Amino acid sequence: MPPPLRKSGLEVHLGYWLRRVSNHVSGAFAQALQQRQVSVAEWVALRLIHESEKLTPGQLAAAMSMTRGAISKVLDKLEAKAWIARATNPEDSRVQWLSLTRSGTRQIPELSRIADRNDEHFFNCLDAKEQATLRRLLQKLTEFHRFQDTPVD
Amino acid sequence: MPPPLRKSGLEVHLGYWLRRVSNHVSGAFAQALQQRQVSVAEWVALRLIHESEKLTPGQLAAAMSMTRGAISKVLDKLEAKAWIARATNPEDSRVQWLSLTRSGTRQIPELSRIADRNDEHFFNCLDAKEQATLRRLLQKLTEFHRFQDTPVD
DNA sequence: GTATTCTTGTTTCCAGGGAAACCATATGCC
DNA sequence: GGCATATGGTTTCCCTGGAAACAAGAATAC
Repeated sequence: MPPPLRKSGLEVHLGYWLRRVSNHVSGAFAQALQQRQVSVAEWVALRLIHESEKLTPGQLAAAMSMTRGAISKVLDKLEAKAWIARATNPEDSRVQWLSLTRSGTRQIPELSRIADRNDEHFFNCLDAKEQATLRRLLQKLTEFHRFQDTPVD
Repeated sequence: MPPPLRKSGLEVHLGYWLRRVSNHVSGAFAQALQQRQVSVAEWVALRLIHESEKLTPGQLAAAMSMTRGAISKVLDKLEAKAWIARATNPEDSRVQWLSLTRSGTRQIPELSRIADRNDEHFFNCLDAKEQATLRRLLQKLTEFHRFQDTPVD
């Protein structure tokens, strides 16, 4: 019996492929956003604040899988651009409610288009069925491992 | 005609799912490696040096999709641990050939096991067919977009 | 009511990686 | 040969994000 063929080291791991593809896609996205002086984290935060009422920094941190410390800085950036506002909850002065300003809301469509274009650019080489499969598998992994325990709402 | 239903913002993008899953998988891997005081980048570099003869820092940078500057620091770390050696090419004293020391070679099996365990932990919730599909799709994306122009050898 | 503990957001410090300047060496051009 | 240019690796600066200490405000114990 021949010895088992050992596939070239790293490539056996799905995590390796995942990291490579993800880094490229997100890297290109970051670069595309940079032309509007926006980071990926800022975009995601903006989007999530846009989608849910009375979101707090802590919830946002959980939803984005980032630490509260990191979120704090992202929010500083967005506030400096006057795209979001922080309102302290009158019933518990520790917590803040985040909301978009009008100016912040106005950014969404253009940034969305950038995100759409990036996604198309990378995933159009897969046909519709393949895209659906990829989405399903990634969602399955997300659910199984509870990657975001805290739903955004 | 009703307006087209707009799916909830971020989740329409495959890049978003990809980033989320990848960050978790790689994050957990990083944490597992940390128990051996090794970073993901160091592990990948070690593996690639192990697999190919006469690898240079520049080629390694291309293979890892990192800048030469970043690779330089990774190599410093590995050299400090005496896991790799840098030998200057006699025919062109600018370029270096990288190689593992015996000590470096000895690390491979245990680190491989950590990588194997991490991959199993995250992807065993997919059956064999699903894993194969995910791999195929990620490879297809990698090839199509030429994520690594420079083969490691 | 006061003291302890828990929570929420912020701040500080540190590690990792990109951009660009930099240095040394090869290569090309005249 | 001698100078300009290109190439490989390093260094410096900066920015992002995690860890942990921190401050301020609730909540709980007594």
